[in-house]
Amino acid sequence: MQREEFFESLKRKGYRLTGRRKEIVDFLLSQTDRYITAKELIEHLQKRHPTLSFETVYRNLHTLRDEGFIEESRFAGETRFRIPCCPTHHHHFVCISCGRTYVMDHCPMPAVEDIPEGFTVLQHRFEIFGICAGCRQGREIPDWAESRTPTEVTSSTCPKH
Amino acid sequence: MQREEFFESLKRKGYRLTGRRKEIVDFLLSQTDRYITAKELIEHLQKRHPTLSFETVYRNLHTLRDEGFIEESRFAGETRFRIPCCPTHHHHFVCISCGRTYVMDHCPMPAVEDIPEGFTVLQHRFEIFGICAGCRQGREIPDWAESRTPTEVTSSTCPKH
DNA sequence: AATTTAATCGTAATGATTATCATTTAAGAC
DNA sequence: GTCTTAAATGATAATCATTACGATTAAATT
Ligand SMILES: [Mn+2]
Ligand SMILES: [Mn+2]
Ligand SMILES: [Zn+2]
Ligand SMILES: [Zn+2]
Repeated sequence: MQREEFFESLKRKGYRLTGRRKEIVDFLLSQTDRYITAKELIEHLQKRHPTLSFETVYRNLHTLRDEGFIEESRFAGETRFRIPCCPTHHHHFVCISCGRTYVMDHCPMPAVEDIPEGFTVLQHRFEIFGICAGCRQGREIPDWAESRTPTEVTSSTCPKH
Repeated sequence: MQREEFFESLKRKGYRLTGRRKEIVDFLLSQTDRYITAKELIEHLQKRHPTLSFETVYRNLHTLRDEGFIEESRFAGETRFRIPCCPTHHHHFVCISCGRTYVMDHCPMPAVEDIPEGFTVLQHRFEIFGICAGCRQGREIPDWAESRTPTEVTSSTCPKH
């Protein structure tokens, strides 16, 4: 979604186009290929506008999220946000070092068959975490990634419940 | 994994079998069909042992997680833990109301083909969130679930990046 | 039983997020 | 362009989950 239609859409929903809001959206729009933290956003904008408050950033992020403009993901111990690179439903490869995302050509939902009796599906989450080519050189894999990597086992003997 | 082999395994890794540790593991083993929060765990155990500290619970949860005994997931604004219902790699349907999980007979990884050049895969996350049959009667769907449900779109026009 | 040191407790600190409320300002009416 | 009003903001404090610290307790080993 481009800048102008983004603002139009916000206005149609009754939100005001404030200076802060536009700055926040502009920065998000300049970073649609990666997840950023609220802290990153604040630190970036405070360079130009030292009085920008945390509260304003959080309020705007949540407004945008609740209106469906923002995706949220949590990894490496922090909640991260981004405006989707495109409105189409899709999933990502996520670099846990830089937060950069790569669009994936696969959604697992059509292949899922064993939905439990009476279970109402609301949403799903599919992300593949790793280290991107750029981050391979130089940076180390963070500790948390090693320890939380699930052990991959192939045989299946679980009594469903 | 049963209680005794669990304790054996901890001992082999050099951990002591303290009273607190056993109580924590026992409660987790009694709840392998759902995710619980640290708070739930503490509140349950403090009924019998009022001096149990947060620090002990968090330390134990992280020890268990780092040794690969515990799964972690975050939804509805809280981090949750559980001992896997079975050692086999698998994914879940998760009820966002009660935290109860249902084993899924599908892992999307084999179908993923477009891993970006140079990207090292470390882990993946696939969860289907919803409301279980039991929770359908009586409870409401939490606000956050409505607002964060991604819009499902079927056509694909995203310029990969 | 004595020794060793991991584990625990109580408490304080941290870090992210949320709440309050006085003040500012965008948007629409005149 | 000025006026009106309610949304948005900023400064500050509060809350919540999680982590850190140092003194004490208690598993495990001898
Ligand atoms: Mn999907
Ligand atoms: Mn899998
Ligand atoms: Zn990267
Ligand atoms: Zn449920």
